[in-house]
Amino acid sequence: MNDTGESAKKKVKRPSAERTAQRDPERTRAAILEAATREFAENGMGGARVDAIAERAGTNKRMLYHYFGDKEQLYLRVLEEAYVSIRTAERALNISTRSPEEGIGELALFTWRYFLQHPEFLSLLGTENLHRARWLRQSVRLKELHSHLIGELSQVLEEGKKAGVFTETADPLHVYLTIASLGYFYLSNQYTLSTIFGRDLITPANLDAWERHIVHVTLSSIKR
Amino acid sequence: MNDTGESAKKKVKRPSAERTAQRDPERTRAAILEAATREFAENGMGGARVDAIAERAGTNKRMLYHYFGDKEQLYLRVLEEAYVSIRTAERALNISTRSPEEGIGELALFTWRYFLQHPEFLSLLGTENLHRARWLRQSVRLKELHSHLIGELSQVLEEGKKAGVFTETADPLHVYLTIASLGYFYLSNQYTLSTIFGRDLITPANLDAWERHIVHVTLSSIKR
DNA sequence: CCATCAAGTAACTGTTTAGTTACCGACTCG
DNA sequence: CGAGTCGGTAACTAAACAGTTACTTGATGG
Repeated sequence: MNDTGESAKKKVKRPSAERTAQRDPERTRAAILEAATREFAENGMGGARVDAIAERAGTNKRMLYHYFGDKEQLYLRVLEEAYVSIRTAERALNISTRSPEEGIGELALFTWRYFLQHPEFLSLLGTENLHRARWLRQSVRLKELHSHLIGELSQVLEEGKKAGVFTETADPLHVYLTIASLGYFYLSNQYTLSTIFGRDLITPANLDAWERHIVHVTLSSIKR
Repeated sequence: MNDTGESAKKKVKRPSAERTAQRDPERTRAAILEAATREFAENGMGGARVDAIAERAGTNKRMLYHYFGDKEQLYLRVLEEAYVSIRTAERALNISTRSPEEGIGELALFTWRYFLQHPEFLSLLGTENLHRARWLRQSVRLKELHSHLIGELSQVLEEGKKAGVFTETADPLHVYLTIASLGYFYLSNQYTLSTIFGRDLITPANLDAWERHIVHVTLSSIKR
């Protein structure tokens, strides 16, 4: 979409490093992206304010439009970055190197803990779904990222079926959706749930219990 | 649109029949509430437009402010109404009158189908959670509504434990959250999921498969 | 040493928005 | 019958908003 840094690398970084501390395109760009992630996560696409993003990033609107075009393109960039982050971390798990049962358990644990540590990712997903994936659908970078996940998961399930520990009906997409469902709903809906049930779901004890519950449910649904 | 100086409307004012057709406070009120439900569900709290609600309801802003105070109070009213609707329908199930296993299965089926038929409810939950239940927390009508659900569910689980079909560790809140998670995530995130996995999740065949999956997962996690 | 160009600032613009005011017409009841 | 009330309309206002323009600063290369 835009080729950043092309002009910057042309000139040799000859002069003193402290002089460039005043102007730092890379840093400004990164600051805008991070500020935008927080603003969009907290307020949604409709509620996010361009002025607020600029202020949070310690810069101003002119720079934001300079680097990202407009609000919508900035939002898409934020969303793409969020997906790339989780899929990259997930890939590093290498679930197919363990025993099938351990592999699935590891994936469930990883997913839960990632969701727990990245509430902004859940928020962005919620916002994007409110708008029926209007912006995500325009993204070109994302399909490949996800076919890998399903492929590896499928491999683990097949292995488990051959070893006789998993049922023949276990489906990779269903298994992933089960894991993601249980983590996503508990966290993203914690506020209304805590309110209506009059119980704080986010205490360490409750979080720990739900973590064990996710692993238990996921495995008991596919074990022979 | 503007029919000033019309002679017809002046002479036709027979008290009983024609009277309520011109002015109908109940109907206007209900129309605003329904229009607001759709507008808030489609655009969130930040994205919803008061003008759009008034237009959808076939009235104008003055009436909206007259009946509901302001945008925030209208939103809270919409949210409360949505909760009352699902809990009322749920209560009519009377899950404790069946066998424990059937009771849980019925609750799972009901929840899934209700979510499927009321996407606006899921949307409103998403919006409210984005704002950390800011408005729902101010509601006074909602606690009792939900203690009943947990109470009845608890009763069914106890019965199942005594009969030896459910494990001793089965917890009513966990069971409900499991059912709700699996339904909520699949539907509310259908747009991003369909996009990233390149598969339409909302075909009749896929919906049917997921319905069976929910019942299967819920029961297999608590059966002895 | 100055022409140039990119990084960055701040004030501005046209539009949209929530909320208000002024008003209308019909019905009610003292 | 006429003052007041109620359901309803439309035009208005002040603020907020996304996006733009005119400008400053400072480094660099000829």
